[in-house]
Amino acid sequence: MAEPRWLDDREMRAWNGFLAASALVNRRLDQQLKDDAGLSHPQYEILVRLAAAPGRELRMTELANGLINSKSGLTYQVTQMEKAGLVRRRSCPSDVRGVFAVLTDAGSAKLEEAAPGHVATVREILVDVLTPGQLDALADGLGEVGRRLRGEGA
Amino acid sequence: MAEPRWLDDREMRAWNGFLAASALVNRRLDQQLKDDAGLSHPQYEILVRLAAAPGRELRMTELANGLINSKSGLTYQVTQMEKAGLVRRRSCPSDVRGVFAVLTDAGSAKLEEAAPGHVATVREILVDVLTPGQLDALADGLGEVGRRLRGEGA
DNA sequence: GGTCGGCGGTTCGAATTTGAACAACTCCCT
DNA sequence: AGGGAGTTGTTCAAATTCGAACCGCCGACC
Repeated sequence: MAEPRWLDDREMRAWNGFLAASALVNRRLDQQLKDDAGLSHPQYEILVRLAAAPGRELRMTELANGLINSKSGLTYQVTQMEKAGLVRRRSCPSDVRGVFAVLTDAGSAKLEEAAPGHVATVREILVDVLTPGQLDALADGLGEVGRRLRGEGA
Repeated sequence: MAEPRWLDDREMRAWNGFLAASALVNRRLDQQLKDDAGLSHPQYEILVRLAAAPGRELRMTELANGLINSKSGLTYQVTQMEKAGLVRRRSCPSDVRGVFAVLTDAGSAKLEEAAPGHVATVREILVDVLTPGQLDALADGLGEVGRRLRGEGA
């Protein structure tokens, strides 16, 4: 692989823009959530997923696959959140190994408390900055990117 | 802030797509660089910036502002890279406080070694997945997002 | 000239992340 | 039944991250 096709100008701008926005948006989001509700971004994501799940509970593996982080990272976060009373662990009846993470009422309340500020921030830093066309391009293009990265492992 | 404007379907797809792609792309990139060249993504970024800088050196602050991470994070990474011989510190003649990070020949060689594989991965997971129109939308839209997040502090 | 505010980098401690190793268990196949 | 491969979630050590506190120094202002 001596000389690959380097990125041309358009590709470079897109790549750099993506990289920078990715880092900056994530940092800002973390900051806002922590200040506003005392949640880390991963924790917020967990709350959202659980709230949307049937029975407000999900298997650990499903949560981990959702996106978040590695399995061990999830174990850590759920432990933290359990200490804070936001979730509860429940072992799976049909599979002794399995563990459900269950959203508690306190967790649900915390989410409702944090959501408005979070959404406002998301609008402010990203959604309201983009044109409808750009939103569609993000959804389609990055959706496909995500799908591929999920699909094939390595 | 009782009821903000929630995200509609289009906005939600764009936001989720961005979030997922952001996490997945970064993870994949880190992995590839580490396996391929023994570099972390932050370290690669530092090499790139230094290589592009006049005299192949930059002030610590300029590097930190570039994007990467917090000031302390940069100190850490530069220390690691100095141990590995990829960069060198040089104190600024006109300002005793100032420190330049200078790219060494070994650092330059390491970058040339890592770049082809990196670019290939960037193409594979993102650039070649998108249409030209989507590339422009990323560049324009996310470019503006980044600019705003840099411009105004909080 | 003296001094006060701010900048540039590092150091510190705490929190978080990751991959690898591990233990327990399910499922399938013979 | 019995064995083996693949899953599930946790534990572990190591690496990395961040923000806050800190030190020394530049520069402007009185």
